[in-house]
Formats: sequence, C-alpha cells, structure tokens
Amino acid sequence: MLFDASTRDTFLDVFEGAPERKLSAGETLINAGADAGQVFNIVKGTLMVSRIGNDGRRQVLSFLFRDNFIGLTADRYFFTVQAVTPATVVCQSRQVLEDRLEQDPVVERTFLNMVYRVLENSLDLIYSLGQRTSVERLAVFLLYLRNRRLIADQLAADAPELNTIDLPMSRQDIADFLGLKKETVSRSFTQLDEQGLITRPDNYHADVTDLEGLRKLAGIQDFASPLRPSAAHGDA
Amino acid sequence: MLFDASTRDTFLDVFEGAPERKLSAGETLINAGADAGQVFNIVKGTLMVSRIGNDGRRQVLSFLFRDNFIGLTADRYFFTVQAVTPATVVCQSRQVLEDRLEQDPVVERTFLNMVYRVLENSLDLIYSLGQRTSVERLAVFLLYLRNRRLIADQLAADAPELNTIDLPMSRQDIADFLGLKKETVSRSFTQLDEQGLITRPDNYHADVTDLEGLRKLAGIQDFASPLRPSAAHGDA
DNA sequence: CGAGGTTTTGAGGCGAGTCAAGGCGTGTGG
DNA sequence: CCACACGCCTTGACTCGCCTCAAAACCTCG
Repeated sequence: MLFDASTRDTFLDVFEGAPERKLSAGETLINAGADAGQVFNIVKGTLMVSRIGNDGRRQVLSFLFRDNFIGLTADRYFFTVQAVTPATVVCQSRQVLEDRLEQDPVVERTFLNMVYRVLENSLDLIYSLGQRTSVERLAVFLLYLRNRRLIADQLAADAPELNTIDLPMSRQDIADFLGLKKETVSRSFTQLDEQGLITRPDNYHADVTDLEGLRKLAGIQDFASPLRPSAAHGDA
Repeated sequence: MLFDASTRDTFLDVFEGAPERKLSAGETLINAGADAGQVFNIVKGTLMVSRIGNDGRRQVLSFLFRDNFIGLTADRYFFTVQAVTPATVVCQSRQVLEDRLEQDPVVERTFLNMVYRVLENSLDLIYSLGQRTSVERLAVFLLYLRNRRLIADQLAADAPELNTIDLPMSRQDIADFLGLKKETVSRSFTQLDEQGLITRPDNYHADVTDLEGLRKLAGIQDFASPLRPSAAHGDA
C-alpha cells in the first residue's frame, strides 16, 4: 500500500549495480526521524512501514514486497521500516535518484505515477479504517495481498495459485495494520472460515474458497490502483 | 491533509491568469471516476475530498483551503471533491502543469515536496483512525485546523487569533472525516469543553483555552509536515 | 413566528477490547 | 527421536467505547 511501486517502473534502473543490504527478520532498516539521504528498493522479502506513538501504540502503514520503492519523503523519514521476513534491499543515494528524475521526463513521469498509486492506496486504507468493520477489513486485506501477488508474479487474474494467500506477517502486525487487536484479527479469520470464504491450512496461509463472497464483503471495486491494468507504467 | 499544498508553492504559478470557477456550498467540483484532464487550485473557501462506498458509507479524506492544489492522480480522479462553503477555484489543464514540471526542475522539486507533505498528512490520518480514541481524534483535528490557519495566514506560532478555530464544516462532515458518528463528535466536543480545553461560542467556532492540554491529548509532535517550518518550499 | 435542519443529550445495544486460559507448532536439548 | 519449553494463535467470559434510536434544544431563514 503506502510507499510502494507495483512492478518494475522505469525509475528503478537507478538501483542497477547499487550495493545490496541483507536484513534478518525483525531488523530495522529505517528509524523514524532519520535523515533520508538514502533510498531503497526491495529485492527479496517482506518489509513493513509503521509509525509508533509516544505511548507505544503502533500503526502499520504498509507492507512492502519485491520491487517496492522506499524513500517517499523530502528530507527526513517520518516512519519506521523493518523487515518482516529475511530480506534484501538495494541502496542508492537520494541524489542519484533525483538527478535521474530531473534528466529524464519519462522516468519522472513513472515515478510520479508510482507516488500517485501510493497515495491512492493510502486512501484505501483510510477508508477501511474509518468505515469498515473488522471482518470487512480483513477481507479487504486478503484481497489486497492476493492482488499484490497477481501483479508481482505477472499472473492471470484467475490463476489458480492466487487462491493461496501468503501471510508472512504475524497476527499482531496485521492487527496494527487494520487498527484492531490481535484477538479480533484471530476472531475475524475464524469468521471468514466459518462463513466458507476461506480455509486456513496453517497460520501463514489462507486459501480463498469463495472469491466472489470475499469481494462482496470487501465492497469489490476498492482496488482501483493496484488492479488498474492499464496505468501508464507498464504494470500487468 | 490529503491532496493539498501548504502555502504558495512555486508550481502554483501555472494557475496565473487561468479561468476561475465559483462554487456554491455543497456543489461538486469533481466526481469520483471523472477524467483528470483538469487540475485546480483554491482561491477562496473550503472544499472537501471524500470517497463514498457502494453502500453509502462516506469517508472524508481531507479538507482543503486556500492555495491547496487539487489534482494528485495520474489519469482519473478516484475521489470526489465538493465545496463545503461557497468557494472559488482556478482551473488549468493538466498538460500545462506537466509541461511546467518537465521544464523546470525547481518547480518539479516543490511539486514533489508538496506531494510528500500530502502523503505525510494521510499518514497522520491513518494513525488517528487506527489508533486514537474519539476525543483524541477530535483534539488532533482541532490542532490540525489551527495549524492550517497558522500557515495560511503566516501567523506567529503563538498569535492570539489562532486560539479561535473556524469550523466551516458540519458535524456530519467532521464525523465522516474522523471515522465516527455525528453524535459521537458532538459528545467529544462536549468532553473537551467539560475538561476545560475549549469553549464553544457557536457551532462553527471553537476557542482553545488550554493549548498544552489539547496537545497532550493529541500526542503533540504529530504535526510533522504542516508545521515543519523549514521545508524546501518556502512555507512559513 | 413557524418550519426544517442541525446539534445536543439520553437510554440502551453491540462490536471490538481486555484479561485470562488453553491449544498448537516450532525448535532445542536430553 | 521424543519431550519439553516457548512463542504465537485461538477461544472464552466479561467490559467498555462507540453506535443506534429517539427526543429535545437550538439555529437559520423564509
């Protein structure tokens, strides 16, 4: 959602040949408040963007996957980024990116489009948090993950492997993303299961058994941006 | 919050000499799904960005004021924009804006910075909706409006007129922004009043009587972006 | 002055939170 | 290879905050 690109955007070539950095699960890449002199792109693994209040409340703002860009801020990072799974990122100085954006209008265009997608996704999350019930939020979340995979792996919209949804993050992470408590997330999973919409082979996977039902619960068309097949940046 | 600029950014000069359009209170400027061939800047009045679900639930994403830019999307508007008060906007074709961004790196830079601020604000809202209680959300909202005025009118941080907060929107609008029901918003106002943090001369104004108390409730430092005095775009 | 809309206040209900116990899966050491 | 321990997830009972429904107060404008 927030702070990501969908698939290979042309501006990502600034990361070619850039140094890699490996992160272990739970490791912090960026601390809120840090200087934003570096930007990153994810090569492998899942990361998590979050913000933590004075009193310890945490809101997860976004989960990030392969080819998602990290660095959408002017001067300082105002959010924290951590690895959910072991992960690899490539690092580039912000200056190199900015020079590239200045020189090449096409690259700049795809970058701006990426930013717009991020904005649209943040809007989806705002709608979820402000208007949807716990079960609805979870349904939307599962469809969101499904859709990420569709785009990342360049699959057909009805590819059977899309019915298995990977959940690399903990229930607590999901809870902090959806503005719920982990017990509520757990109960919501159970509800989706009891309603026959999903089955749960294990805690880190969900199988969609009734896609239409899930979509109905979620209010479907809410996947404007990641689904949008014809955006001007060559996404699937 | 979402979709705005703080004060006069250099890219706003693309609106110089552009045709004006007057809106009456409640009038719709942009319908979700509309072609985004035009972009706008607010000359006068308050507007509101929202998204409405299939079932009629509405989430207000942002309130917009003077010199706020409207048009942060690639090809189609995925949100609705309406006037809250009678308002005046200037209209420009997106092409003119994009040409300007391409030609002038400085203008492009200030535009990107504006987009980053919008993103940061949307993040603040996500944190509010996901983590804060109703009274806290209202406190943050009032401080947000106070801060807008500080920037828009170029006032000192402790200017006495900042203690009077204009509330041009209805309780329902506030409720849909904060993810609450209008009755809850009303009760939250009453609570802030009873706690001695504000007084309410009438329904469209609130006087801050205990700024520190309000900030404490809100969790203070949450106004990263609109307050940030030294961002690279000349804001107050 | 009256009508309509908006806001406030009240009473009661419900969904999500809290607190606590039990189950399950994984990994480690015997 | 099994046993145990630990962490995470699930489930249950109860609480609380926000919602719902309803009435009264208020404000605006003909």
